[in-house]
Amino acid sequence: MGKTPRETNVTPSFTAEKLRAAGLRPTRQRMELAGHLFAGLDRHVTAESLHDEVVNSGIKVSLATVYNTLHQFTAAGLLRQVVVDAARGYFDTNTGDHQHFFLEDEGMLIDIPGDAIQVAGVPSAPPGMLVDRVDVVVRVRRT
Amino acid sequence: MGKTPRETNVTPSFTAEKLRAAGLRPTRQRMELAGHLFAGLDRHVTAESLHDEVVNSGIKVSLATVYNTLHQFTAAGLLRQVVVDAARGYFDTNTGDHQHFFLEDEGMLIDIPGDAIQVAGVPSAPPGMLVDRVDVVVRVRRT
DNA sequence: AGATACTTTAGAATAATTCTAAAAACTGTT
DNA sequence: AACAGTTTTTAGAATTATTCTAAAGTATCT
Repeated sequence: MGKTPRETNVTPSFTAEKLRAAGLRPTRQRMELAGHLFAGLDRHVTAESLHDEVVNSGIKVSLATVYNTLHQFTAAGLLRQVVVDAARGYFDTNTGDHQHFFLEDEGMLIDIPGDAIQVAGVPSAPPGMLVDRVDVVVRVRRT
Repeated sequence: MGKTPRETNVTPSFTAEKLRAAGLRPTRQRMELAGHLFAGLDRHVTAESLHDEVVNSGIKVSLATVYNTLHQFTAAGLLRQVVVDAARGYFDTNTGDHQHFFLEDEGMLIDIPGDAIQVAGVPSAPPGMLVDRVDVVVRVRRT
């Protein structure tokens, strides 16, 4: 029973280490959530969507814990928050330099690699301010 | 008592015409809100901030009406919605091509002229989708 | 195992926004 | 100016996403 390289970094001990490295105790719920989030390809979740997914997979976790965990993971640099919709908060497992398509009809995000897109001509930040990040959102809709 | 050119387009009749052209009856509250929004330079408001401002200027308008009106103005192309903060919805009187600085500490927006900034390399939209808009948000914070 | 600090959780609390349905205000016509 | 018909406004209830609270549970260290 072979494992693809992708699945390699999803062993419990690896996940536990990842959490410890972030200063978080590897509790059952954090392990489960991390398992869902970091098991394979990069993904975008909302608190609700992740909660549903985890609960449907038979694990008992409260929504409050999902919120807590998403924020803790974000603070630890394991996730990144994406603001595209006034109604919902999205979290992205891809914390590297990249941008997004946002499918407005479905409330879905698709990554755009950071090296594909370039933003030129950004004026210097107002006095006393520094640029934290430049976000590009390409809003698309069904034809 | 001279008027600057800027104030010219703020006469009641002009505003009323603007509303009629948008298919909206020029009611007292819509006139007041439009007066505050389109009186001078471009601006960014939240429902709450505009409501406070109008109420403090002595006019009686409900928050629900401010929400209704902001949405109607947006649907009519008089305003544009800006999504930068998961917590609040912003509306911009500048409906032309431009982008934004977002001062995260103060929840404040500053326009970046559309011809100042260029976005290159946007991949083509996923099949069956078309690009609605490309939003750039330059998030800045106090040094 | 016990002590201690950290976590989880149910449920209450917030906050922004939307909904509802009844009262008020426009508009075009007499 | 009053009328009829439609559109608006509004107070307050309702919704939704998210956060808070305090009590119960769990991880870690000795």
